Amino acid sequence: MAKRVSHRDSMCGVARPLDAIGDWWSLLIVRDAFDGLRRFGEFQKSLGLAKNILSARLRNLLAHGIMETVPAADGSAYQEYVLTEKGRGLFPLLVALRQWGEDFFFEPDEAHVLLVDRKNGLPVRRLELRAQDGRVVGAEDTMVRLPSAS
Amino acid sequence: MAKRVSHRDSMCGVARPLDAIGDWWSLLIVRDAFDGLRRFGEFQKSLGLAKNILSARLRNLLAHGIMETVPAADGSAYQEYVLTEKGRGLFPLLVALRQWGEDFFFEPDEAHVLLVDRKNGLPVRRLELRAQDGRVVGAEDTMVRLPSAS
DNA sequence: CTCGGGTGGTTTTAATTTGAAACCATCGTG
DNA sequence: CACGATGGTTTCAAATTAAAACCACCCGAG
Repeated sequence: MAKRVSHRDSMCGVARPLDAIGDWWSLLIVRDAFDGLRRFGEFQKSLGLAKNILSARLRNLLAHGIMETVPAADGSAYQEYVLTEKGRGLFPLLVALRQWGEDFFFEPDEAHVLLVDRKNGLPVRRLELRAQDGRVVGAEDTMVRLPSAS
Repeated sequence: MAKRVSHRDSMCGVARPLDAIGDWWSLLIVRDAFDGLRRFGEFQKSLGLAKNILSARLRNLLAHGIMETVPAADGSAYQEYVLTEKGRGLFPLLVALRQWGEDFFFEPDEAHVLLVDRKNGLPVRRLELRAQDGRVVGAEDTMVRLPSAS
């Protein structure tokens, strides 16, 4: 972890999160956690990764406060891994990733899982970024501004 | 690349994109591309990564159709790297990553760059996921549904 | 033309990370 | 208490990443 950022000490708002979840597996673990998985063995079976890797990834997610361990759920003395609020904050990112995947990584006729409204089973809308005035804005309509100079 | 997905051949809608951009650097390159960077040297200077790594990442982004090379911009015989439509489709994901980073990786008083509306300089709103009926929905309000069985 | 610096890489080699498998401690049930 | 399941850690080989050296090409000055 903690790949060095060589040319500047303070990482930007995009790079900093990537230090916490910038590897293949972490996001998949988080996604599985959203799907209700909680136990070490469940994650391992679902993702099919080596136990030492899962162990390291969970440790990292814990260290970053994205997941936490809770004592039990079914009374047994084992612990379970659940998302913190910070972890649950990754939901939009996962949706964005999923929608991008659906757009560009599946053939038009290829079946894939859908993210649907629990209430009525209808697919959710597309993620949209809006300006203060409510306009939907794309990359061309935005820019990054440095922190207001002191 | 192409880390093997051991337990199931067909990767899900989240895992498949991660194969293309699931490493630290690729997303940062894409972000820089959104910021207008185009040349090999620009990316290298901005990100401060080894040239062989940048070379490999750009090759990977090209192979996945996320970026493409265009002959020139200022007449010189060099080539430049620009986002394809697929690459531009990553904008919501980058915004989601940035907003999550702002929420949880910065002290409340810590200065950071803002994503603002080009038109009036105001910060953009928060990304929102809406259901068909327009309700803003969170993770608890949604579920994944398997492709409608044949 | 040719010298020299800037650009855009590739090659080489070492260090780090990943992954598979074996090992081990604890839990929980019969 | 025995025994399988759970939840890891350790060990070691393989793959990836990174730093640095090297190299080819473009391009302007002389």
